[in-house]
Amino acid sequence: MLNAQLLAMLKDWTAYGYELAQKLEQAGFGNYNNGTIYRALRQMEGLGLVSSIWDTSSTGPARRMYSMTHAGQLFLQNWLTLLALHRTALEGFLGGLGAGKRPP
Amino acid sequence: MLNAQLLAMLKDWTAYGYELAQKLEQAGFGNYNNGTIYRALRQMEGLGLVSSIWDTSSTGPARRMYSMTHAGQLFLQNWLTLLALHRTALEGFLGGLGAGKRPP
DNA sequence: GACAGCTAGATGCAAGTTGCATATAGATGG
DNA sequence: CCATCTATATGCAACTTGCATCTAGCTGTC
Repeated sequence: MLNAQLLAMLKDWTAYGYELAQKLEQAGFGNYNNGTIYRALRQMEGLGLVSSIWDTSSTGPARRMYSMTHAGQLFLQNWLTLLALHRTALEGFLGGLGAGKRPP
Repeated sequence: MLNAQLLAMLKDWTAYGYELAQKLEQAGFGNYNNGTIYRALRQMEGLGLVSSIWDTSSTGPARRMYSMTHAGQLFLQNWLTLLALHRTALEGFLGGLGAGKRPP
């Protein structure tokens, strides 16, 4: 879920870890630890879902700016598909469309 | 996700691990290992989300029959709420409602 | 200019989850 | 008798996450 949330936030613009951590909270996504977010980003970079460069243009400590790759777009698409399937399957069971109800 | 899927299948009837493992595949839920499912069920029992009794009424090895508890119902409700929030937040970003677009 | 505090990223350790392989044991069929 | 199916369980490794802590640059205040 975290990966998908991070990728969603990187869809239309670049961002760095600290920024993403703050946006995650504001956007109503779960409450993640900073360490978790930094490591998730590095892991996704290892998988080729995002790429990063050091940004020293602004004041303060250097920022590792991330942008989504094509593989990242595919990953996000797959996640959305999986999520839809999960929802459909859940609702199928919860709506009683499961398979010939049997009393508990 | 697995916990929610298992609880959804236990909403209207009881079931045992082996049965749930088969239904998970049929229902289009993810492909989980048997060991994973057995341990998830035992863990949820420890949390009070499900309860189990040994069922020796049928032929073959004894079955551990699970049924959902009230706490389990609440957990499932919370999961559905969380899922809806996740979806909304994701779509917000993907639909461009993020926060004042900035080019990459 | 010294020092506290903010920004930004990283990591060690512990806990929890999952996959893979394997073990146990009852029942069934040839 | 033995292979196979059903049903549950567990040891080990890999990965993820939270918590705490560390490093380092920059800013504002006294």
